[in-house]
Amino acid sequence: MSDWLTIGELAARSGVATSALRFYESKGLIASRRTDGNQRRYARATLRRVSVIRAAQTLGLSLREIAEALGALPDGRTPNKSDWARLSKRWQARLDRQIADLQALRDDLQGCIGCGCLSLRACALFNPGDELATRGPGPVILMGARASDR
Amino acid sequence: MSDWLTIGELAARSGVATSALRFYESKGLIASRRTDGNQRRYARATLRRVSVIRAAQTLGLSLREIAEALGALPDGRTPNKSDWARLSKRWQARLDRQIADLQALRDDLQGCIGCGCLSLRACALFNPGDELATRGPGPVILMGARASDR
DNA sequence: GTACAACTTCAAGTGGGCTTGAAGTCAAGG
DNA sequence: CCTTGACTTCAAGCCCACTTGAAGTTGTAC
Repeated sequence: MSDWLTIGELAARSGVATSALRFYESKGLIASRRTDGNQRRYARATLRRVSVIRAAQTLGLSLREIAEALGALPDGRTPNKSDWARLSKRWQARLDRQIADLQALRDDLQGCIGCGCLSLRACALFNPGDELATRGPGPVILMGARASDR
Repeated sequence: MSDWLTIGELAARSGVATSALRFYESKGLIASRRTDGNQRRYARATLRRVSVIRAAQTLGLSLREIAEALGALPDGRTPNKSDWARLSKRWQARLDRQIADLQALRDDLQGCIGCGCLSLRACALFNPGDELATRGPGPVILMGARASDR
């Protein structure tokens, strides 16, 4: 077990399919060396990078956005503390907003049940024009993307 | 302004494109009457239904899941309090779980910065095998769908 | 009664995030 | 050597949630 992982090893250890890893690489999210026989070899740090990608996806970021954010990380050297700190800070703000949005949604929902507002006319949750739950069409990016537009 | 809305009116008042409304109808999420000239007319209650659909989407539910949940609502009569209550209850649990997941993620992230764990080896956020952020591949359904699998 | 916007259906296109398959090459054990 | 499994590229396919476009019809305001 050297410092370099095959794509299969990386897949096994990250829980991400090899096809997805190649896909990520094609999108510039991760990078690899090649052996003489043209096979990919990944640095150990890539394992971390992949985990970051998956974590970011759960935040609702698209691969494009993640690639952009990861662009701030050095390709060559192992990212240092401030590299990660910048990234974390950025995503944490997003997280905070998402949590707040969801809590607002939950409270609205609770209010609806609590007050028994059958008509729901006054309910923020079910009234269009209100900030939440009624942004334009498009694929579901859950909170983040849409909610952040405001 | 009668009790029946044209698709354009419903679109305007729900903030959802007419094409999306027809799409929803094709998927059985909403229903309509037809005029003699074969044009759709929606009951006022449909406006609420559409809002519910959008709200549910922000929870990370797929249209398929939403259709299923809405199936519990009566097609004919206006949904009553207990109809809504059942729905709300179901989704609220999901919301609570999502919020908890996001908070855990946020706390992990904070911990990483706070402790300066450069290697991130002990960090839940960046370690595969941990519950969050590392569920199998597939389109990003954000929290809900994946996180709820556990 | 005519213009014109709003509607109808149906097929095809879009974008994101991959997966699958074909056809072939590489690496390691027996 | 030879087998076997892991790898390579490239193109195509898939699912979701819609959008777009073509060709035609309806409804309303003048």
